[in-house]
Amino acid sequence: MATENKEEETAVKRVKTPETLRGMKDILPDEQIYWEYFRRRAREISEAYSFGRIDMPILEDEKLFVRTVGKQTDIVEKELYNFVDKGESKVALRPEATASAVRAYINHGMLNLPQPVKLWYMGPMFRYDRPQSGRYRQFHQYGLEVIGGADAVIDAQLILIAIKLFEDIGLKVKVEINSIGTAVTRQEYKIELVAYARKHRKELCEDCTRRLARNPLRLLDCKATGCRAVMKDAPQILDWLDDDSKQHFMTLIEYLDEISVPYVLNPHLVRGLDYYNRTVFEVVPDRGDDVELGSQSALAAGGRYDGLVEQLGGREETAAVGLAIGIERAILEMKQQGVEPPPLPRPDIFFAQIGAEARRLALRHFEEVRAAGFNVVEAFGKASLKAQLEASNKVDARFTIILGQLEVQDGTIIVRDMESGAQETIPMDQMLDYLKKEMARK
RNA sequence: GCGGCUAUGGUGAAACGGUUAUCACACCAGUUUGUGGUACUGGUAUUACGGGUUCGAUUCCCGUUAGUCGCCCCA
Repeated sequence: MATENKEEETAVKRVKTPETLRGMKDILPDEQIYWEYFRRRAREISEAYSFGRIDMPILEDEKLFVRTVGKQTDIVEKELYNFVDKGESKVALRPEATASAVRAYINHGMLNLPQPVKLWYMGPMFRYDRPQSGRYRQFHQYGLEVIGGADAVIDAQLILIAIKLFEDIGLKVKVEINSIGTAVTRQEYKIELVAYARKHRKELCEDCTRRLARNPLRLLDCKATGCRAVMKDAPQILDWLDDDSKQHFMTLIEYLDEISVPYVLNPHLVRGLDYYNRTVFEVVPDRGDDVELGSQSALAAGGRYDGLVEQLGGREETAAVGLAIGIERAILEMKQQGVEPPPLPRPDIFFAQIGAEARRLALRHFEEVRAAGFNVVEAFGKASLKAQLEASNKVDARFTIILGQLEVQDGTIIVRDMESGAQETIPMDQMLDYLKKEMARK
């Protein structure tokens, strides 16, 4: 019978194990210590600043993103993870969460809550682009949104929170800020910028020639030396701001100075989503001034989106500002900068058993030990004591409880000190007292 | 979407047209059936997938897929 099965197995075509989809990743237990560290710190700081947690659906109506992020943007045009569902609806996996948060704000009448409404979220986002370092098709963002407040003090505090969180997880970062004004002034500026760049067309790189028509603001942060030289004397967006935006930006800077946030003014900083206005900012790693950072270097980004609520059908003139942190990138940078997340606590006790009877009892007594507050582990699936002591040693337990046939008969257990190797037989009913005493002694 | 590099057990590597694909670590089982951190024994791979060249391919060629790096773009 057994040989028959074996033959059958080899004869049948070998099952091919499915792989994860492109750009998708399993986050394994070893990796989770970084994730847990980030999650914990993020949750703590969110609560400390009175943000309320919100979880939005991962799947939304495609329109939500097309209308807010912008039809022309790459995020929508080529990276949207969209499909038609069984009910013939055009849906999309969310590429970011701000649009969903604003939708939720409107849907649930949050305008009736004390303003501004402060929300935080954490979860997977999806962009269908080509994976590379620090970029996946499914990635995770932690984000904050403050909806219903226009004052620059909110922008300042949000930037402060971002910096604090990065500090909390041990990262050295710097913040770059800029203001991109309103849609109207930005349009005027674009025209001016394109006019200027046209005059220097021959000096621009190939990409920038293309950008000229498609996405002229991107000319500003091109890394090609020729373009850089041209852009040095280009008109600056700050000079095109309307008076209110200018005032807002200056106030923001005053606040940042007040709380000693070390920011860098970057007049070339722009954002890739249409809904942004006024304040925009980016958090990048600080690895010393002369280190050239790669293009996937932004750990977090954010800005004001004063028109978005109205655009999605909410009340007029509901100002808002938000930020998002790329968790994979933050973790990547933690490794880069050598940040060690706190290790898992060392187990106090390993519970070993020998024999069927002992195993039954062990299963029950394990619960007693655990309920008493000890960090206790087991390997009930293993039979030999040797294998269990090996396992105990591997997890670095301080004591091993040994329960065998003999002990079951006598109503005792053995407690072995894993460092000295000394062991003592004690009555079962004194187990917890003995363990407490021993643990306290160490 | 475009270009470079890569693809051998769970992990990291070796072999390189030619007999049972080598090693280390990890994992599992065991070394007279109840004692770990050491030693020993054994087990664990149709060399990513598909095609081609060849008497013969893990090794050469092409394609696909995936990873990786850069570009575009973005967190």
